[in-house]
Amino acid sequence: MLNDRKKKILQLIIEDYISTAEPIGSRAISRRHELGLSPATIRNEMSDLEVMGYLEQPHTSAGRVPSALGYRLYVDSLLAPEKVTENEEELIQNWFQAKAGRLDEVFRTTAKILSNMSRNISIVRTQREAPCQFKYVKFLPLEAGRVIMVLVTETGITENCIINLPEEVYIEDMERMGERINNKLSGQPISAVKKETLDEVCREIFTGDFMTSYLLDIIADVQLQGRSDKLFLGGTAHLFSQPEFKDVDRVRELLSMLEEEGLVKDMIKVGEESGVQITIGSENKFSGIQNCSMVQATYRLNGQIVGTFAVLGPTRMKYAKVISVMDYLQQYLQAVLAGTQDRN
Amino acid sequence: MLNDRKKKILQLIIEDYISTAEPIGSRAISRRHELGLSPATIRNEMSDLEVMGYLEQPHTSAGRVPSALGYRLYVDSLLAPEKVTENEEELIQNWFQAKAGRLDEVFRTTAKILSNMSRNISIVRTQREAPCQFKYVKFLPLEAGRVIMVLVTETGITENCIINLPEEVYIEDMERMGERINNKLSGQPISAVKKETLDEVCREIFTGDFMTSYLLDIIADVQLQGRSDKLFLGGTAHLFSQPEFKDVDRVRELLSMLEEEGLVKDMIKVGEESGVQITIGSENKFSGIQNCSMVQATYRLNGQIVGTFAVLGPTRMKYAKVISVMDYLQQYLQAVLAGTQDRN
DNA sequence: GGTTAGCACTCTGGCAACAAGAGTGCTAAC
DNA sequence: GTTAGCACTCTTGTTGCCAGAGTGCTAACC
Repeated sequence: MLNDRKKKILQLIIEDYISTAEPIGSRAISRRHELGLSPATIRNEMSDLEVMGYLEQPHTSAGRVPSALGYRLYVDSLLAPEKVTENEEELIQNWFQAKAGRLDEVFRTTAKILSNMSRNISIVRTQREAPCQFKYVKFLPLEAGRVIMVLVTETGITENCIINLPEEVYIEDMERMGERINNKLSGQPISAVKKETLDEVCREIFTGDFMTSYLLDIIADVQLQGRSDKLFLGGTAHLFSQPEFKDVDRVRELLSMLEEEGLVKDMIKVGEESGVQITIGSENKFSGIQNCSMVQATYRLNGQIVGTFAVLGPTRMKYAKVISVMDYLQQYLQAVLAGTQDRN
Repeated sequence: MLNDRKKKILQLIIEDYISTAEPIGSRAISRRHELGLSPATIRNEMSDLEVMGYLEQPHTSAGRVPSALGYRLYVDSLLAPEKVTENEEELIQNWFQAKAGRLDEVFRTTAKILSNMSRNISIVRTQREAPCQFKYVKFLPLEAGRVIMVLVTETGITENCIINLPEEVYIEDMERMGERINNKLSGQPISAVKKETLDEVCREIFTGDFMTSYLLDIIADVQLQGRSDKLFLGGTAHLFSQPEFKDVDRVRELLSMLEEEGLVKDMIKVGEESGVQITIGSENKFSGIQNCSMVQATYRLNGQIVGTFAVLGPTRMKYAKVISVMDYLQQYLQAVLAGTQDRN
């Protein structure tokens, strides 16, 4: 469909445009690159490329800029793969070094690295949906009138809270009740635990049901812990270095969009496929970012989805660079997370 | 020092400037307000106020704008106190309604409310520095080869982790060791727990010291939990509606500053005094925000510092409004937090 | 037939000149 | 002490103009 020369010219235009942010003219191409072609020839080819939809002209007698279709072709088949340099690898490792341990910090750092290296906005969404089963509750002494209740699931998620005991209730009573609860619920999916069941068990031992609200709270916590869905943003300040955002209104629009967690989460959908996925300009479903591109990858550990991270920026984006960083991070996170997955 | 008429004029200028963002001229004042004074008279007074340092002139033949000193006088003695309307109260309560429970969510919501109502950037910093003492560790069964270690402090902070047991080590061994550790450490400040002590105890029972790294990790977690220090930001998008930030570079400068958690935390220092504190323009120590004002209040619960929240915006800020919202939030949070303080 | 030089045409961006508007400061009169 | 009048200053928006860059087309060239 496109002969090699057209492809080459398209590639050069896109790459030049990515680095200069100015419409590219035929003369600039012939001057900057040793193609052995005169501006006139290149002009003809560019004209063809425009008709085919790969290029666009902001106005007559300006150079041309890539269209979404042009970028698409570029990322799909023209782009020269890059690799992160050793320097950058070292940098990344240093960044993580201090942060290993706390999962939250790891993701926060990931967002930071991603935005710093891509000079764009980064979004990291962590997701886990671990169906979990009740294993047991246990009561630990704290002081007179107060005990700690610990709930453990089959998978080892642990959550606790402090319970203020009513008069005349002692830890021994609680232990007795714990046993009853455990008998009744052990092995059940935690989402199936009902208030009524708990009330019932509770009343068998105490007059009243003061326990159940504590238990329900803690169960909610467990579910929350199992179903983490957080968002980390980074690099919003990079927007301003991009000429496409010299218009304040566009920055505002984008930033207020990014403040809506729900919206952002919708944008960062879990990809079915593995590997890096790219959405360019109007390919985006969300109106606020139709002149942006998004590069995203979903990250899995042992087959389970852990999260998705993305770089969001103008369509004029250093795709090769971003992809290389994403790839590297994906590998690197594999190692980092494998080491910390037991903890939360 | 300032007669009543000067004060009145200064107040009107400041209030007009706050709402219009344009330098205020003598004619505008005499036209908009029924002072019974001609522009010329007002002009003379304004000239005086400028000499005294309360007003500034962007250039000859523009109107005048308040100086930092002018704002200072205004907030200290001219400002007419506002109260949040019932409508707003209801709004705030609705916002919190859904969020009660999780402390993090409460603060996140606080930031959101603060920025939405003040139409400025809000910063919420939570701080707690609870010195805590070791109480005991306890081991709970999970599955063959894995147990849960729970650490409890005197104040009831609880933290846990999963331990992968080496071959030939069983939960009974761990319980034995727990006892030894508890004997040795119970009542000690958690910060005084040393690696050497743990290694020693561990070696008395096991060959090797596989336990200590787990324990140290968990102790670090406890300390982290006791010394929470988080930051919630909101409303950065509001910047763009402010004419003083129509210059992209200033927005960039401010936003990249806000991305530095450390810096922001330095800015949001815990106030000694209670009540709302205001820092205006050049009174700020940080160079990036010297044309901004910050209104902040430190929030305490039972005498203990819980956090500080702040509104950051251009010196031309609706101080009365911001102060009223802060005051109300402070009261309201008292109630919300008192209800959730047991949990984390 | 593909490639290239030449040329007329078009559009943007920057610059200078200009007028309108707003505000001040000063003086003199009330 | 207050006010009207007036000259002066500074900003802002508009207009017109020119240079620069790029295109499209035609005709010549290999």
